[in-house]
Amino acid sequence: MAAQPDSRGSDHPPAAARDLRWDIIELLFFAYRDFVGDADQELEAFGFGRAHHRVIHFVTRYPGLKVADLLDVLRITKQSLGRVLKQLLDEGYIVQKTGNNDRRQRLLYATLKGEALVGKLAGLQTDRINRAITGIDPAGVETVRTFLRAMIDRDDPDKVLEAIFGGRKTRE
Amino acid sequence: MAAQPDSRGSDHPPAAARDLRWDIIELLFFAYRDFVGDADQELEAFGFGRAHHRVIHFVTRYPGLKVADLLDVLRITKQSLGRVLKQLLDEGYIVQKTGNNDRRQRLLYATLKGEALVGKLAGLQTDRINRAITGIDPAGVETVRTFLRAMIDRDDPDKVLEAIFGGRKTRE
DNA sequence: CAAGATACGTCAATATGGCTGACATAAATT
DNA sequence: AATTTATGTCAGCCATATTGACGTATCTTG
Repeated sequence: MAAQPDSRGSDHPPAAARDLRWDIIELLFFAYRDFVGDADQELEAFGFGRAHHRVIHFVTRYPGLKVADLLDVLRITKQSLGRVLKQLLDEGYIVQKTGNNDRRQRLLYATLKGEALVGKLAGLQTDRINRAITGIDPAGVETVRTFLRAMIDRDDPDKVLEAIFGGRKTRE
Repeated sequence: MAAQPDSRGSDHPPAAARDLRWDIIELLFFAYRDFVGDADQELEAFGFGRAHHRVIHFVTRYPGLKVADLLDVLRITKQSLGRVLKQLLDEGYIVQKTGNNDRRQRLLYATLKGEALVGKLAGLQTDRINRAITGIDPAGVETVRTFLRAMIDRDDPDKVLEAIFGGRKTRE
């Protein structure tokens, strides 16, 4: 009675019969679903959503990020960012400073209040990660990092990705 | 000039100073961003969004899934599912069959058309996964699976998760 | 059998977080 | 001086999620 994968497989072969990585596809779905879910309850208490989390997270982690950089990282439009960013500014989680070299730029910095929120949320996610790597040796954890890094598009890296990958561009 | 992680770390220590797994947190964000992005362009050609993808994917993979099961897996309300499911039914990607034991149930099955779409999308994601595990030996790939499985909540597994984890419940 | 619970569908209203397009301002560049 | 760039903002639209209420068919139970 319980639904099983591929129970009709023989009479309805999939269009392209090459080996598909169903297991990893679904593990990624569930792992990410629960991973981001950790923060949701906490965010709700602050009246924020996942969009706020993404913004305040990257601003905290990469102080002095420009608005344009943030747009690259989050892959959203400035209009979408605008509403969320304005709330975080108004409520004192983020401050703007005019760029020294280029006074058009608004460099973004998290306040202590912002850092505290990000730290709390990162703590929840870190707990999950630590639970997950229990029993995996350091080499195995490095394999997981290698896998995740290799899952990321490198053809047009933004500023944050350059930092993560060591500041070297893929093509050049 | 480039923003660097923790450049203000010394004068503003985070609230909880325990080791946070910033690297894995961000790798998961970028990896999932690009992973789900693979399907977006293809979906647009069909006039569908990510919500449609999730539904047709799990219906294809677990034929005979009940509506209630799908709600558990996707963690959305029946009202949200309703519109998306109706479109997939109307356009012939999914069919419903009345349950044999319980005639209130509407068991969901993908049509050939639905399977073809899911196969195409899974192919794109499989390509990315195959690229990512190039150079990782079979033991390493199994480590990646182990990690992803351990990232998933097991306290209240739905039907699909039970299938993925071998049909055994955590508590009982 | 009657009553209640369950599975599903649907209507209505609302919120979040994306989008496009247009336009404004200040500051840098040419 | 003219143009480009970085940012902000107004207005409206779309996709996807929510809660609450209600209807109907069907199964379960007293």
